[in-house]
Amino acid sequence: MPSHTEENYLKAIYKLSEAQPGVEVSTNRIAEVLQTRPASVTDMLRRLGEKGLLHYERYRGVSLTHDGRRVALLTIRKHRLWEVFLVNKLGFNWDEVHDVAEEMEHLQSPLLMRRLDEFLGFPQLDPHGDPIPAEDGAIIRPQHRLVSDLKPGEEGTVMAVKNTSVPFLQYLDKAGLSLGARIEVLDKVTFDNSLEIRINNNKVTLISNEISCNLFVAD
Amino acid sequence: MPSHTEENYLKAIYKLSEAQPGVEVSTNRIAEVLQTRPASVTDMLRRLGEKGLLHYERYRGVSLTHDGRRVALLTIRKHRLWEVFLVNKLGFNWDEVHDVAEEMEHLQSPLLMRRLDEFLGFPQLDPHGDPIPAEDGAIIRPQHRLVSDLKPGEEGTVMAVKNTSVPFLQYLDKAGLSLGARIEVLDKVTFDNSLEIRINNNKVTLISNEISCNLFVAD
DNA sequence: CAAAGTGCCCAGTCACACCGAGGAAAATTA
DNA sequence: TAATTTTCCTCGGTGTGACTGGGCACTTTG
Repeated sequence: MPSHTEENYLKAIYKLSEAQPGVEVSTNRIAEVLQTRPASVTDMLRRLGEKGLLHYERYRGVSLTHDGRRVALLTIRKHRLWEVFLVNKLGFNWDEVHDVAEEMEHLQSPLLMRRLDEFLGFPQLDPHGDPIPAEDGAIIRPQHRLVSDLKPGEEGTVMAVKNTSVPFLQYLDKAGLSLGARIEVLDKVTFDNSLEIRINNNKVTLISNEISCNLFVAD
Repeated sequence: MPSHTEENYLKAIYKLSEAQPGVEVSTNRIAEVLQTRPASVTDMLRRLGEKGLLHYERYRGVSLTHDGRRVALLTIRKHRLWEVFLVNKLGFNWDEVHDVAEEMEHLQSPLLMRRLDEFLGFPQLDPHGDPIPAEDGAIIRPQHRLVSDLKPGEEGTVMAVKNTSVPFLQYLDKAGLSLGARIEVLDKVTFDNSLEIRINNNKVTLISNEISCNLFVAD
């Protein structure tokens, strides 16, 4: 049984390695996202290495083993299934679920997750548009593009968000940019990379680069 | 925020003090139900005393403070609400839920519990017939009698179980003695206190004292 | 009042997670 | 390639939470 902290480390390492495939994950980077010191990270990496959950060679960065990857994906699976539950069944808003799911993802009952999955109708995506890994760790990599990569004239449907912070999600709600919204890029300001967009063939707004870098669309 | 272990101690102390009202709860008894050593209990009692969760005076036994009682009741509330969820929504059998709920009862989000309560339709009883405390700690003491206290000729409806162990619950399922079953006591064997009963105006069975001491009925 | 039973206290263990400092290794730059 | 910077490992140590055996203090009971 991995501890809560171990699950958090593995999840963070998995996400970092997905963000930059091929590149080994660095100690400092892990410390940064987990809000801790590099010395603590080294400590944990050694322990996770001894447990066979990751390949750890000093100064060489780190990569997950098959087992470590499995634990990380199962943790993500639990997190996202609980998010779906909170939003679809308990009526939470998508900006309220992260912290609660962060706690629920550490529950350790495979049977519970199987029954929950069934109860929710085997959802494929969580409320932020992220794919839910299967029980065996299979995960579908969605075909998304960042809004910041769109050129004027291009359009797409909002499919997912990269950032799940409360202020960001609340901004999207207020701007009418929830999942499913249709976006058309009208113009790009080269100075700060902000975009002028039309939302749902209707309102025209300006969104900053900060926003467009955290929003995914598909055709 | 109380730790998982603290919640477990408080819950155990609450249940012990309910079982024998008026009597102070003893260190040895707590050690027994929590499967630990008296020395560990003393240790924890001192800490819980310092936190103001119980009245702890050496050699004097222990009783919960208002705060301690509140934590205990909230923990029980969480446990029982999750049990209802598992049975009513996820399709668990009543003999499968205890261990899972034991883990879920330590989740710390009042908002979650409020929304769950609403989602479940504000249930008053858990799947074993035990009352669910309100958010403010109010709890209805059910008017039950033990089947072992019934005299020949008396009858009643099965309302709750005292014991929630897997073998006991499975036995009840097999015997047709689930909640709601109608029982009529036909005869009592004075030698071992076993009872001859008729179930749902139908089958006649013999149940041991061990069983009848763990089964509650009401008229 | 003495014996039996109960429970406290002490000192220590163990696991987990964290951390600062200093120096070793690697990467970068000159 | 040498010097500098950056990364990060190692070491020793901290703190917390929970548990424990053994000896002794207290309480209860006969």
